[in-house]
Amino acid sequence: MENYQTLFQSSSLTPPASSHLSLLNMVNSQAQDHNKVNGHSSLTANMDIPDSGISGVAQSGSLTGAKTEVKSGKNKGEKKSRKPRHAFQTRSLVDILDDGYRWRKYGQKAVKNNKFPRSYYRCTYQGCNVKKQVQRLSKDEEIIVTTYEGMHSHPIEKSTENFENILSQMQIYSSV
DNA sequence: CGTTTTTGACCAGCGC
DNA sequence: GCGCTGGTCAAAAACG
Repeated sequence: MENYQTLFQSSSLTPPASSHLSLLNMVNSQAQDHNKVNGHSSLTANMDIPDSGISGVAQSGSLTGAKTEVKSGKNKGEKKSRKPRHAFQTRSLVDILDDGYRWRKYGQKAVKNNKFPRSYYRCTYQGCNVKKQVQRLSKDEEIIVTTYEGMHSHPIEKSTENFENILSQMQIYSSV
């Protein structure tokens, strides 16, 4: 496969946004406290599954297997167990948005609204079943919608030194 | 050799 | 009841 964040500085694609990396860290630590993340950078936008921006992508209801505790279907507006999903709209030409964790692709499906297929990733850490799906809008191929589900409860595999490097890159892009 | 990617099929839920 | 969309699993191949 390709390299990781190393690509960021290697490739001269001039990605406008790479702060995504830091966002993930915050999410990992604070999970639901995504409010502060918002004020971090204007390049990335986080929200709780809005069905207005995404074309029926992250709707509500049947995303994961939740077959055991399936809702009766009667209550459409209120659900007993809500899935903590965070959709990040990242503006980048490359879909290699590595947050420092190891992801294993377990599926790929094409969406009707978009001509681009959606990729499903899963954290390879034992016990950490964090799921993530990446989708790019056919309207704007530079827009990458990454939806994260669950939270990481384990340290990052990558070294802090590496992360520092990432931060450096982030600052550079943030400056623009 | 181990791990991950890839592609197809299968299953579940919802709509009609 | 059937069909559709969406999601996940599984087996094989590719890659390091």
